[in-house]
Amino acid sequence: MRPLFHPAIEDVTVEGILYALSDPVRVAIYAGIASQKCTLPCSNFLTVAEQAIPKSTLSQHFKILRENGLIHSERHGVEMLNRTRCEEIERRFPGLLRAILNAHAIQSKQKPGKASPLRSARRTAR
Amino acid sequence: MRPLFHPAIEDVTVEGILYALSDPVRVAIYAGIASQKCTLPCSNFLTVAEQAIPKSTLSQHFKILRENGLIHSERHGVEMLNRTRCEEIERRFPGLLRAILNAHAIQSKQKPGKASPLRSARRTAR
DNA sequence: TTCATTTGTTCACGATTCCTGAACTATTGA
DNA sequence: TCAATAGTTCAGGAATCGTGAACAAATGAA
Repeated sequence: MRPLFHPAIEDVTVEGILYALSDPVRVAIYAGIASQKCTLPCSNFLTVAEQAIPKSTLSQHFKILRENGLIHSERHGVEMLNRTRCEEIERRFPGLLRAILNAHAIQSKQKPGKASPLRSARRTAR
Repeated sequence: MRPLFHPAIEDVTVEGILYALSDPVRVAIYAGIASQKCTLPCSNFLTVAEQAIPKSTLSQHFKILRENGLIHSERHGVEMLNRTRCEEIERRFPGLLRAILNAHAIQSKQKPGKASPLRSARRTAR
């Protein structure tokens, strides 16, 4: 198992942050971690919005969040503990994460709680 | 040529906005339009960051910006005039676009002006 | 120690999406 | 009517995504 890669904060890009958070599963994961004061293991997100996520898929999502600088992951015993890098990102891009999470909160408040079908934004609606 | 689709503002999603702006070419286009008071034709962006963009590719980029609610396009004679929908989006997701454009300004200020190679965030660096 | 369990990663491959040259549409002006 | 201009649409190869299967690492029990 190769060591986990965490980019230096000055190598974190806006495109990377937006890309990582443009997926409904990943933004749910990120929001979940951000809302906690403590760290969370990956296994905490085996179901997201009432939908099961295969663990290999989950692992890839965490990798994308990690390699785009949004979270820090550290092995602790048998599990991986994840925390956000929000303070660093806030210093680099003030207000960015807050605006994104706030927009998400607005959107999920508007939608009927029935949980959106986790459709990727890449697939055009219509 | 089928009529252009513009989503209603209440159908615009955060995921869609983040996805559309997670591409370096698209965010450059959007920032270009947003920085002008007037509308701009697509052909204004046949080169972005000193790099030529094929016009079919450019057309797809505009389509993604349009169908995710970021811009409004209207035919005017032989060309397509584009303007941002920033006021509507600001009402729906306050502060979001400002934070993103601000973060981009910070990033491009930090980087040597040599122009980043327009690498998509999807491709892992390293 | 050895073995089973748990948690997550890596690999491989089919499905999806992206990029772009070629062909096409629509408008304008000569 | 014809040429030129500005974009769109289509098709196919390239790249990326999603996921089952196999693997790796740590723990605890026997």
